[in-house]
Amino acid sequence: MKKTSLNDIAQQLGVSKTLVSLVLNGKGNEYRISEDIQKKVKELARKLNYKPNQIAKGLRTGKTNTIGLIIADIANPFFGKLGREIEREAASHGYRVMFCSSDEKAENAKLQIEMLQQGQVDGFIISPPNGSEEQIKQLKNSKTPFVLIDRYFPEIESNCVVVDNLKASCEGTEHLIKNGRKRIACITTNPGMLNMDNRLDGYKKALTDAALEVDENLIKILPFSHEIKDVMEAIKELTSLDENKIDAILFTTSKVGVMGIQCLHLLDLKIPEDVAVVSFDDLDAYKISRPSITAIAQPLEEIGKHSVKILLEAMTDKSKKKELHKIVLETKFVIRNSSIK
Amino acid sequence: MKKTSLNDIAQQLGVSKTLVSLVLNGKGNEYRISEDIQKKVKELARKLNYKPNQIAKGLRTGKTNTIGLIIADIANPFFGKLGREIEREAASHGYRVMFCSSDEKAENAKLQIEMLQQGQVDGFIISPPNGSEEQIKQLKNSKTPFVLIDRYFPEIESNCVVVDNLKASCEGTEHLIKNGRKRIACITTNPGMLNMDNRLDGYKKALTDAALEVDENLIKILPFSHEIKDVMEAIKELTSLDENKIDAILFTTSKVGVMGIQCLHLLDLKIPEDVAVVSFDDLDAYKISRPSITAIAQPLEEIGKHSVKILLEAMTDKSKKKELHKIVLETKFVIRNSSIK
DNA sequence: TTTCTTTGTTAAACCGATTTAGCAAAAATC
DNA sequence: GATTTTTGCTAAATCGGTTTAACAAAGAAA
Repeated sequence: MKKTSLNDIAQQLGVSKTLVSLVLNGKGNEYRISEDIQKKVKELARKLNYKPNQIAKGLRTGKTNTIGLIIADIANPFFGKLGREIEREAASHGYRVMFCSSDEKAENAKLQIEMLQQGQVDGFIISPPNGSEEQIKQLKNSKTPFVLIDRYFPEIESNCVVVDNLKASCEGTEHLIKNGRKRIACITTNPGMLNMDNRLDGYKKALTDAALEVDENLIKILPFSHEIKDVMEAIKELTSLDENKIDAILFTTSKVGVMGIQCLHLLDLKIPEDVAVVSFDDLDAYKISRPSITAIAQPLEEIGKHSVKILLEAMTDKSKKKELHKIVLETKFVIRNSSIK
Repeated sequence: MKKTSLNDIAQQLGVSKTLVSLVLNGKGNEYRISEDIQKKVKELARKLNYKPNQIAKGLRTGKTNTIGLIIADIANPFFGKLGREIEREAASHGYRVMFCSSDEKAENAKLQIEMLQQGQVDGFIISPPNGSEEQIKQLKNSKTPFVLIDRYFPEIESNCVVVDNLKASCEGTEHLIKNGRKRIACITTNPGMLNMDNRLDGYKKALTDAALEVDENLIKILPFSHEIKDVMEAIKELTSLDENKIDAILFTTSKVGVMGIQCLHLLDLKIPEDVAVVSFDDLDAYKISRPSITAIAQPLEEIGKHSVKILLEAMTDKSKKKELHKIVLETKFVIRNSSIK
């Protein structure tokens, strides 16, 4: 039982496939096709359950109605939820989403982008890994519409949707200070990535603003790809400082945060008594954890909606003067038990 | 800067595009194209950064090298991790994955399958929602290769990869019994869905095997789509039973589990002192939760690998006698603090 | 009656690849 | 020298749609 094509309908009715195509694309009246024939075409199409082949359509029109989404890892709940929002918003505009996990490796992202660029997608939403500047430039040169999310490269003018990482981080750190913490550590990752650097800067700014010393010994920067043992090592170093033990940790990603909290439990350090905790990204895990974890929640729905809308605009706007959008959204600070006395 | 096509290369070298296509597809020797010309073609292709248009290729060959994945919700960590495994395995065989979240609604799945079936994917991996039997039958009739995961329909012969839900659930319940629990409740969802029904049966079997009464009052079945308030209501009912208060709960999905644990915390019920907890699916959340949560872990990597491999076989095997595979995998029971004294 | 419009429809090009069938020239065989 | 085989390459069909240009028939205007 092979699928019905335009030609099948045309032949059965003894008309041209042009006519069938016009009618089924709603251009029947515009092209003055008689009502009678229009009705016949539509009826037969329904009867044969005709669905246009999207590949053929895509080849001719150059449109696929598909968005390529390049993120670090769809298994990471942060990206999973973000991906869902993007999928939802895209679907509401008739677009599908091709998900690709880059594992934060520029090489992977390069291959994925190149692959999808061969006529498979109309545009991209990308969370660009460290070192993928060249790839993004190439994308820009090739006039492929795209939107960067979560981070961007200041030296490359492009659409992007991010959050105010510096402010968010600063707010989280201030909260710890206000709650009497004096030796606040920061465990972060992905150095050189703008969003992470901003989060570290926000931490430092809060300390400086409160006239507290920024002690480089309290800052642990993990490699791009880190395992729980890396986090454990960092925490052990932080807690084995002879004088002035740490009394709080700011985790700049939920991945580090989850691992860090596991480590604190393993080391039998009480949260928040021994160490207060604040983490970026709000997970279900943080809500059910005992104590519940204070989190810096990113507005995932907004990020998803904005990025899709901007991309759609870039994809459909024929006028050459494509305006670039740089959207900076606010995070929401959710105070729970891990950070208060 | 538009993309280079086969024709561009052919014209610049003054040869036919047939020749270029043959050379670039490694059939140069087979078709006795001279070494000299082969070299020139390959060089120019590299120089012009030629990448074949996958849409055109797909139209001609009828192959897209894309798999359609229909799951409940990519934001659900269980499906996120599973999706990642499928993406990984597919990529290792040169396939891409189109993710679709059905929200467990048959209508959504129907639209998504119909949409992708129009030449966009070569096959499907599907976690079929309740009520999507007709759609799966249609898929089967249309000879589209597919593999069902997580659940399947016994009345429809098809490839599938699932876990031994009955055994897993039985094991979890037995563990609670062994640890002295006598009034064990079960909160489940999606009635009529085979995997869920099996989990409930496993729970009942363990009770019966231990000569404990199966009290229907202790079984709460939530509607397909449930919110935390539904879970709260169920738990309130369970804990307000006058005589013989419950002393344990088995959650049959992590979504229900996470919500349930939140509720127990809100109600100030101590885990495991007041209520012991065992949940299906192993989340990061369960590892960092205090107490850590005993979980029935599904072998996500195995499920991903098997489903992709079976699908690949179904997609490439030209011999009509497609053997159907029904794979039943074992779960892993991870004992943590939520279920022991 | 002749010419111009309008109406209703279609042939053919096109998108960019793959694949089949075949052709001219050179080499081998008789 | 004539015939067959091999070598090296290409024209054209094809996938299933969309889109452009055009054409015959009928009606309106001159």
